[in-house]
Amino acid sequence: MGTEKENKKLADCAPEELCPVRDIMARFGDKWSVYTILYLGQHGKLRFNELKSMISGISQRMLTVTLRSLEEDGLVSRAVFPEVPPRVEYELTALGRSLLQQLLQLSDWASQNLEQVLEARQRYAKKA
Amino acid sequence: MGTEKENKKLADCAPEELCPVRDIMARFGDKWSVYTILYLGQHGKLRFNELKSMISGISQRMLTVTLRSLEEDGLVSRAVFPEVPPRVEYELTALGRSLLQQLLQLSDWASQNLEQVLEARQRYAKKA
DNA sequence: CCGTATCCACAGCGATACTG
DNA sequence: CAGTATCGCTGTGGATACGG
Repeated sequence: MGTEKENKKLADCAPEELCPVRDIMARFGDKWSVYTILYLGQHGKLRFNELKSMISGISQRMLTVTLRSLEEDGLVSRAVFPEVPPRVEYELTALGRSLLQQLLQLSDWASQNLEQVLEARQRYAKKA
Repeated sequence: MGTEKENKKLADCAPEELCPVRDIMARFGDKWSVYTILYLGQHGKLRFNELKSMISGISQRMLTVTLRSLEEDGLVSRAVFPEVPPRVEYELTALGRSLLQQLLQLSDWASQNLEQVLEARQRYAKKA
C-alpha cells in the first residue's frame, strides 16, 4: 500500500528501468496488502467483514485503508449494494489477478528458499 | 529444495505464522533494499561508496543498515580487505542472485502494467 | 574509506468512539 | 454492516558528528 496522501515518488528514481519494481515493492510490502490480495484471490468475492475475520489481527481502519489503496491502483473492485443492512463486495480485477500470479511465483521462491534464509540468519547471529 | 509435501496453500498462512511471501515482501519492501540488490546484480562487485553514489539519495546510515540486513539474510556477501585506506566489497551470493531473478520478473510485470495502474489512480482521483 | 552513535521528525498503525 | 474521526504510541529513516 503505502502513502495515505499524495504520491510523488516516481520522480526520484535515477535509472528508469529500476523504478517500477521499487514502486511495486513499496506499495505491497506493507503489513496487510499481500494478505488481502491472497484471500481475495482464493475466495473470489468477499464482503468487508468476511475479509476482516479472515485476516486475523487486522483492524477495521487498516482493512479500509488497505482496500482503498488497492482500489485506487485498480487491483480491487468495490461494489456497493443499496440494501438494509448495507452490503459491499470486494473482488480482484483482471489487473489484480495478474499481480496475484506474480505474488504466487514470489511465494514459490520464498517457500523454496526460506530454510536457507533462516540458516543464514542463525549463522549471522552467532558470528556477531 | 525440500519435499513435495511442503507445498502449503498460500492463503493458509494466517498473519500470525510465518507467511513466506509476506515475509519477503516485508523484508524487501523497504525504501532501499531493492535498489541495492539490483545495482549489485548489474555490476557484480561494488565498494561501499560506489554503491552510495549509484543509489542516489541514500544516506550512509541507511546503506549500512540495508547491507547488514541483506548480509544477515545471506543474500549479500561482505569482504573486508586489510588495507589502508580500508576497502570493503559487496556482492550478491548465489541466493541473492536467485532472488534477483524474481525481482526482475516482478520488474517486468511492473513495467508492463505501470500505465494501467497510473490510469486507475487518475480515475480514482477524479471520481473521489 | 567505511563505518557507529545520537538525536529527532514524521508516517504507520492500533485503539477507541461515533455514524448512515 | 460498513464505514469515518481522532488520538497516541512506535519504528523508520534523515542529519549530523565522531571513530578505526
